[in-house]
Amino acid sequence: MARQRDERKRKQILETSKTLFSHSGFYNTSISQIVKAVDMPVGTIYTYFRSKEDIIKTIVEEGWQELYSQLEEISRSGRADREKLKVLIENIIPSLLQDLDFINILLTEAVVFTRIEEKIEKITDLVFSIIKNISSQSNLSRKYMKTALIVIFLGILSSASLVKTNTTEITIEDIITFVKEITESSLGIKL
Amino acid sequence: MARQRDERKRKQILETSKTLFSHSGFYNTSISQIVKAVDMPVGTIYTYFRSKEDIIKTIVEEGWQELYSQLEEISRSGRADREKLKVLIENIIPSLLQDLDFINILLTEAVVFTRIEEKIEKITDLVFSIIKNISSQSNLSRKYMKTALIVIFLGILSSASLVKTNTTEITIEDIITFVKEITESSLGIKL
Amino acid sequence: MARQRDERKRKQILETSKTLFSHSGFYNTSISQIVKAVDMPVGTIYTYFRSKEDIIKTIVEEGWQELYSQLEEISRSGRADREKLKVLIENIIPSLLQDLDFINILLTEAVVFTRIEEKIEKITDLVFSIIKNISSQSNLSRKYMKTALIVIFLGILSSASLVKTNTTEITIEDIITFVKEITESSLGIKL
Amino acid sequence: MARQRDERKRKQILETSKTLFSHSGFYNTSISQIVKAVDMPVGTIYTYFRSKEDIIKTIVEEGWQELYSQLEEISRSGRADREKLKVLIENIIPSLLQDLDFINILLTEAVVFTRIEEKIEKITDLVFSIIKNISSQSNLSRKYMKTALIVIFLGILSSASLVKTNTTEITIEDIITFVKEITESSLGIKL
DNA sequence: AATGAATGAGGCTTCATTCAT
DNA sequence: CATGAATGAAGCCTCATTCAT
Repeated sequence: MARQRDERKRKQILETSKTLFSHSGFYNTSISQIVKAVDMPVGTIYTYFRSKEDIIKTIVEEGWQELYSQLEEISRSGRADREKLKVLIENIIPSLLQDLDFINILLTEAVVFTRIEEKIEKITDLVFSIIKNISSQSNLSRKYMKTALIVIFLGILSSASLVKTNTTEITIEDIITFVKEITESSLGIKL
Repeated sequence: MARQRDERKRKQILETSKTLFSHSGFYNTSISQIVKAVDMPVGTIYTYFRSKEDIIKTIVEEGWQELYSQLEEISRSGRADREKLKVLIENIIPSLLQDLDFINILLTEAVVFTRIEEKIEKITDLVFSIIKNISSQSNLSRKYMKTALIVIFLGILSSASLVKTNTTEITIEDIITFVKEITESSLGIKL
Repeated sequence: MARQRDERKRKQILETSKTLFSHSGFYNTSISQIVKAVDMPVGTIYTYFRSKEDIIKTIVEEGWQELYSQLEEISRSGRADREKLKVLIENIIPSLLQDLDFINILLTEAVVFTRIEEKIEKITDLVFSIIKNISSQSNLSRKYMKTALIVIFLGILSSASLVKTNTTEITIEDIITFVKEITESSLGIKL
Repeated sequence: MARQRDERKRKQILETSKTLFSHSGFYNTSISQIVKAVDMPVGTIYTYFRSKEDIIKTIVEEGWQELYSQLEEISRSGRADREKLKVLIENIIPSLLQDLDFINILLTEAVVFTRIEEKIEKITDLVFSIIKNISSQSNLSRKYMKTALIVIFLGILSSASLVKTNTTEITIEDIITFVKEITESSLGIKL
């Protein structure tokens, strides 16, 4: 019936499910496992969410919303583009890369349930609007820049997701450093 | 003599499953769907594969093997590093990006079934060994280059997978162009 | 409150399965047959038992428990040993031989699923502790008596199981008479 | 098609299956396991036996035949009854108890496939015909003696089968000793 | 309202036996 | 004849969701 009674419980279900989905995958995580983990009766879950699918969709949607609203806020702020870019790279992205469970779900499970292409498109457009006037080198075509943005954005997410496994020698910090440097060298600026 | 193992059947199961897995996801594709698609009796599937999981593992493993052996061949060839890089970007990567179903499975479903981190690590090391002596700018640290390789490699794959949906304005060609240019500008060379 | 666990259903599944297992054997009795016989949906079976194997294990375990607790009660009672023996032969064994389905399962199917050796050992020890001080003839060695107990106990069960088929001319009563007489003559007493 | 080509192979299939059936049970032993154990192609098995069931039936039938023919031979021999009994207890039974796999199958798996009741009946009758005139105590009724025979015969088999697990302190020798003594004391003779 | 037993379609896999080669 | 790939009915069990209590 999806009434939002206790917001604390709702968040707990969401957080716990996120961890479980990220670790074992959506289909390998049963409602009964979630129920056990949050220590609530099955019925209660269905008081907050219409279905299991609704849970993962909500995780993705709310996680995405949070990221997007941060971006929008910066974008709409009166700051200089270069300043916006700095915040994006030094604050927003690092904060995003903190939530590896979310990224993991976004990249793997969410594909089936949400139209991430649209989300990526939307976010890329926003960043593009910040970037496009900064470049000192006007020889970069729009197409090239958009491609660069998408490849690098998705690359960052995937790499971060990979880092989680601790198999690679690189770290989240390395990734952020890379983003900063590639941005600076591509745009010919210094942040 | 009894009937011989039919390699054609095996390949057909693999190809058909790849498509289905890529489109609907591993868990949303039932054995009975595969069976219907390949028009074989259920039992036959199980004479070629031990389990449903074995099918997806084989898809990933063999697909990866193909990619990796191409890379190794180039790597081992006596050509100049710059020449190798050219082949990588102009032949191997484009050919890899042709098989979007494979990439899609690799990025989403395979995570649960195979240790892709190791694969990425291995492939990145191989490319790194080609790249490391090319750069005219020795100021690029090893860490930076490895990070760059991982981010961009994964970025390419994810973007290509996204392109499949036809929602974005960019194309596979744009991605390849981007790779070429970023490589050239990063290493300060012209391929 | 949701529905309460229905002990009646549990017992019904157990009883019905016992009959079916005894008649056709464990592997020749399918879950769907049980389901049909108890007229419940499949799922219900699995809310009461973890698996088909769990059902037969429970049948054996609970049946055994019942027998064993009767024995223990007598054993612990303050009565004279000869009195205990009388109860054993005139009440407990006849009551045990009443449940031929249970005996049949115990002797045939249960071997694979439970450690009956341990059960037999345990029960024999208990009976031995009652018997050992009764005998007027101390020339019976401990080893001999234990062997006698095991052979005769298992013999009774197997014979009873055989009687079920109505092929033999002997009956359950004959078996009980035999037990009584052999006991009396072996121990040199009159019950 | 069950042609008996190579008797050696046939025996090998029978022996191997007997071991496997005894250890894991009939239904937990697949034809493919037998095939692996005897290192023959599946088809070959079906050259010697019509079906899996045919294998177990043959094991029981031939094993039983062997036992029965020994008994018949003794029975038909011109020896004195007491002499016959001696051979039965000192030779035939010990030899029977040697083949625990056979006994195990007889008691558990065979129940479903063969009419062991008839076999037990038949064998008991034969032994009874030897015994009936020996007894110095004519107070033993026919019913009593038949019951005793059945209970003790089945008890011996079951106990022997139990001994296989090495959990009990008694041994095959103890069982044989017991049989001898109980026979002697029941019939009031000395073998 | 809160609970968790009940539901049953549908999933994956096995395996004795056949029969094309 | 010898072989072992092919077959497909049937087995066991899961699990998201509902709804009686």
